[in-house]
Amino acid sequence: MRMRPCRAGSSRHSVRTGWQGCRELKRDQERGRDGADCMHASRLGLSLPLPLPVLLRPSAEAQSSSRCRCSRAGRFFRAMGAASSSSVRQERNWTTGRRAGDAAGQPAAGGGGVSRERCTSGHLFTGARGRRQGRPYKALSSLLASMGRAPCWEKSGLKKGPWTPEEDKKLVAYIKEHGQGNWRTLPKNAGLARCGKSCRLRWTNYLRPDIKRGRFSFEEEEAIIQLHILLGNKWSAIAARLPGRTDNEIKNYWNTHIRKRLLRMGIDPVTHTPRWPRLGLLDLTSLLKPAAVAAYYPTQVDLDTLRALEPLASYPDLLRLAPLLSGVAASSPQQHTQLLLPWLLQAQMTQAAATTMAQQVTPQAAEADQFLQAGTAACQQIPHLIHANPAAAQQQQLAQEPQQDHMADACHGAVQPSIIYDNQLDYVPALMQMASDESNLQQWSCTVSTSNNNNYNVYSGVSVSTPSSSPAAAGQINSASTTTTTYGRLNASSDVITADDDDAGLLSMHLYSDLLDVSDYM
DNA sequence: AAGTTTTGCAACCGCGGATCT
DNA sequence: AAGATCCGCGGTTGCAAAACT
Repeated sequence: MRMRPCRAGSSRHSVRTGWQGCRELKRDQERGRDGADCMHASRLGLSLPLPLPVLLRPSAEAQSSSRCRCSRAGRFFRAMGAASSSSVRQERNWTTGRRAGDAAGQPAAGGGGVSRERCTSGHLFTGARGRRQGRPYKALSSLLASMGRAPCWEKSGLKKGPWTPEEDKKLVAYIKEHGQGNWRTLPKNAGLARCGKSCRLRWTNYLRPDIKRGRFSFEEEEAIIQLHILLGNKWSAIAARLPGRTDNEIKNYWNTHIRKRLLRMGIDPVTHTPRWPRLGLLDLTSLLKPAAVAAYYPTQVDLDTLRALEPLASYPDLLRLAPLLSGVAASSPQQHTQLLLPWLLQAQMTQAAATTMAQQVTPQAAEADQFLQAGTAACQQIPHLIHANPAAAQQQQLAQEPQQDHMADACHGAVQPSIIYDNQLDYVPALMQMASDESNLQQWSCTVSTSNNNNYNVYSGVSVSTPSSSPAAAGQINSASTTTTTYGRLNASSDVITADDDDAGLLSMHLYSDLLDVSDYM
């Protein structure tokens, strides 16, 4: 079914007008681009049941995009809030390259934007290779025409859009016989009514015989994340290290799967560092109005996790160990436990928020007070959750180590949640002991491994090690033997975590400075 | 059942380095 | 030396299936 623009008067659309967070969208509305922006509105998540400004802060990268900020922000937002249900359901027929249900004989949907094939001498207009972004298409076209040379996209007979099987056959047959050669002359020689660029893209991204089709394996996914840490958005460089995968495929997979997952885990996919403050705001909302945002925390397991961790909210020492706990959480095999730290921080933030709200006269005051009391009561029960003997905890951890050799299996949910919860809590006293030992300046590491031989885990990017411990010991704690490239230092005597990476060291500061600063979102 | 929204991705855009003329 | 062209890259977006209401 083709997506239709939503009507301006629809109930969902009316939600959009109530949202104040996207000035770009509002501006475009005023310009009369309403119909075209309905899709943008949906991508902004404006039909979501919680049009709260605090939920809708466009990402920095979205703001930086001059072409379609709304679109990017919308996709970003969706990634923050909603699970990719269809990504699981949507299977692809990799033999034909079509998605299930595609019209018979037609290639998968594609298209791209408005027909604006680049004029190869485009830098004539703004000097050598100047940016022409945003230049009106018509002006460019007429200018080119007046210069006596039409851009290739205006040449008669040149086709754009999805490739047909016949075109594919022609292209493959030609390249098999003659090789790639000059892409500019290839389509003419091959009898294709396409520009060379289009042929090159089709061949490179789809028709090349060495392209591997099918879902990305767990190992590939891990490799992509590792390589992204090292290389950033250098998709071609990443693709060069993943045989059979194209840069375009990796890029798409990153944007549609991995990126979303990292965001849900509270990890910035650009910097690979925690993004706690924003997550905290989201979670705070979920606590105050749990029914309304149930969609964001879809499983009962997650809610149970939250309940289990609420009592930790009044233990600031635990929060100071956040980077360490993060590593511990990341070592657990199931995704929801990778959210341990956000939950923990959320509990802390929620309590702080409740305190703040209780001091104000707001509609939520009673609600906040109620939660505060509940949290306080729960905190009184915390001692039984924490082992008194760190050694015992470590022994238990060692006993459980074999489980942690199965990262791939675990990723598919093979481990019982109860085990995971126990693990997380068992780590706490050992970590506190480490922090309280004034004789040590413990090192913790943000882990980036480039070796495929390592059983690494990058989601939290943190592992734990002590000066006396072997790498294997660190692996026991974190379930992953790791190599270390970035170091921070935990200074227990001063009760402050300092880190070479500011993200870790400033964590607690961010927690409180950003927690209730809603103005930034308006 | 029909309309709307979400989602994945193939294909497009346009920049800029490399090479050619 | 300078302009034209080729090519590869990262970013963007329209299409259509699937999901949702």
